[in-house]
Amino acid sequence: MPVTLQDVALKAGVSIKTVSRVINNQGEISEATRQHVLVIINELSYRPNMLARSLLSGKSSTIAVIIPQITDPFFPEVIHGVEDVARQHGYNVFLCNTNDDPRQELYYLDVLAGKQVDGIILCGSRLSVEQLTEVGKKHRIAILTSREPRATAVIKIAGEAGLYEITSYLLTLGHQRIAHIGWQIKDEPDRLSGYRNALLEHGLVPDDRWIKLVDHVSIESGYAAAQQLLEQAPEITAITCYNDLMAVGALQACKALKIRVPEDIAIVGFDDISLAALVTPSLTTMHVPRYRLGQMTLELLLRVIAADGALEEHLSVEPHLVIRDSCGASTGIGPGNG
Amino acid sequence: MPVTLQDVALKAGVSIKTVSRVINNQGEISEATRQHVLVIINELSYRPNMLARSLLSGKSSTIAVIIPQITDPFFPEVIHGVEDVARQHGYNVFLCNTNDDPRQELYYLDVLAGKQVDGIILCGSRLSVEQLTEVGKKHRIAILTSREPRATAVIKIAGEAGLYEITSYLLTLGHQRIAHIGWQIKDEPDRLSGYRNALLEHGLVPDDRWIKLVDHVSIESGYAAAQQLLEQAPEITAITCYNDLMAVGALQACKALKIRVPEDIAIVGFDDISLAALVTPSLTTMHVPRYRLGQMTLELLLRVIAADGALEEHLSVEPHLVIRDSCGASTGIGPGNG
DNA sequence: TTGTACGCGTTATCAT
DNA sequence: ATGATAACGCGTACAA
Repeated sequence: MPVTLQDVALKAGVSIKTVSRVINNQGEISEATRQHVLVIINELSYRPNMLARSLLSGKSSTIAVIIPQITDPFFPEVIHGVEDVARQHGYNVFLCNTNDDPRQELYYLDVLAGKQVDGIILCGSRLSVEQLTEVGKKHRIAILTSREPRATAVIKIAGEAGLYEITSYLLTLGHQRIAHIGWQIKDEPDRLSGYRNALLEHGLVPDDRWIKLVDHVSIESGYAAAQQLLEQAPEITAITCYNDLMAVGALQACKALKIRVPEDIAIVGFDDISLAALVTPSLTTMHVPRYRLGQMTLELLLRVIAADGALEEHLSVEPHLVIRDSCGASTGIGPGNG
Repeated sequence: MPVTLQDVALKAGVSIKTVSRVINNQGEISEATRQHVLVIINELSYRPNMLARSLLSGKSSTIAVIIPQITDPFFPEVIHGVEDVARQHGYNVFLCNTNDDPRQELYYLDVLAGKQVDGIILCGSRLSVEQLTEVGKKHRIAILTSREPRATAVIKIAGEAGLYEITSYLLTLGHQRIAHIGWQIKDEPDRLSGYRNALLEHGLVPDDRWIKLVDHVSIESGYAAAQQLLEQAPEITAITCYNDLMAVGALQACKALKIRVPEDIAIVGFDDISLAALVTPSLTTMHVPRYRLGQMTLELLLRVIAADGALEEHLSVEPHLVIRDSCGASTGIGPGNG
């Protein structure tokens, strides 16, 4: 069914190698035969079989992106950046969605090795730091994460600095009883630390009753956590969240409990997904350049590939504060002056 | 660098074929050598080279999904469905994002043929119906669309019926001067027709001044279109939109113009993306089962592959009405009784 | 039960 | 300037 070099050579009355030369326009060929072969190629609409080419060259011009959940709006934009740069460099990208399951991560890592991908981008991995470090040794890989695996190529989102900044911002507005809805995951005390440190530096002692950790990041889990928080600790005047999805959940919990935002309580998110600007009140949050992050991660992966996997590089990306309505600051409303 | 059958055979002191047999546990082998070979395989952590296997078999266990924009929240859920079913069947999926550019669609179609994918899913194509029909002949493909290409495997979202239903709903609520913000694309009068037909059946003549077509589907374009509409035809009491993104844009335009929704005007969307439930007021819209759609499309593609490309099948998926707050009906507010 | 030879479609080496 | 041949890693057909 598919047209091969053989077919073209036969029809053109030349050898396979001659056709091959035309395809890769290498070596000296008479212009006459070149043109002739080109005609036949078009007639038969021949396409080189990349599988055969890859088998020989050892390079598949294929990379893979492993993500936990494509429906989490954080990832499509990262993928967008990855894909754009990949196309520019002639790579195709396998999309691997793990549904938040670390076993599926390992499964895909295995499968992809067999598929001879040239490299792998691992985003938001649910593996432990030890596993990540191990994986980094076995595969050509670039990791986008908030953790700290060693001896690999990593781009880290500065979650600690981010939560430090946004918590400090709330303190500046006059808030004192600030809660945190975090993500219960091993080896990632990152954002929670930022929250804690900001409080400590202002002479406040973080109260464990004001911290709720959930094991799954979603609007629903944010809703549930906020609900419990608001019932068990009604004295709080602000909630910091692991990310925007949870913050939106918290926003809805407040709506359900008839608690006004920002008048009664301030809520902040993290990531600045487009949803953050669209909810009411719009969400004050830390902006993370996701498209750019995708580009950067692929560029890093290309360096890993070029270095034959022997590349150790740690980059950090700093988010920045985006002030909207959910803290009331932009309209002068807040516990200090409302 | 990578371990091959050869390497395993050598170290195990057997022939290549014996190792091959163990891998595919086919043929009769003595349990002793089987176990021995298995040990070596694990020691060397050998993985079969799928490229070589595919080259021989002519099947790559790889399919591709081509979409216009991964950041459009419609597509990630479709992909989610595709990916889940693909994994169950041992397929890997290439993600191809065309950035709304039909030329990139054709480019990818070309590249993927060379990559020897077993099949292609084409979502939201920007190609003309003629091109689509042509593409359907050349590739093993399943198309998810609102158009009507012929002689291929197609799943169609019933846009006409959808807009007919939602427009009828507005008419039931007492609206008479209903506008439409549509998508300017060749061969797709689909949703616009549904809107028109609903009006006609109720004895109303669609007014061209109440119809705005945009050439790019986004929140921004919906915003701009609604703005113009509200300035040029302030008499309208409701706006139907091509999809939720445009409806959200319209919602924001109203907010900016201090026009209350639903008190002053009703707005409806299409798709029921999760954003629809999160904006204020929440959006009345037509629900489209996107995850299921993804599953269905891959299942269809598997049939196309099984039929060696010679499959002509047309499926239609009907959306259903989801009533929320943007028409005021759920709270009894509307032009008829407000 | 196990091994040998060939072919998948391509590129590289070495002739001619 | 062009062509025969080997090799990439694997599975199939046939032999031993």
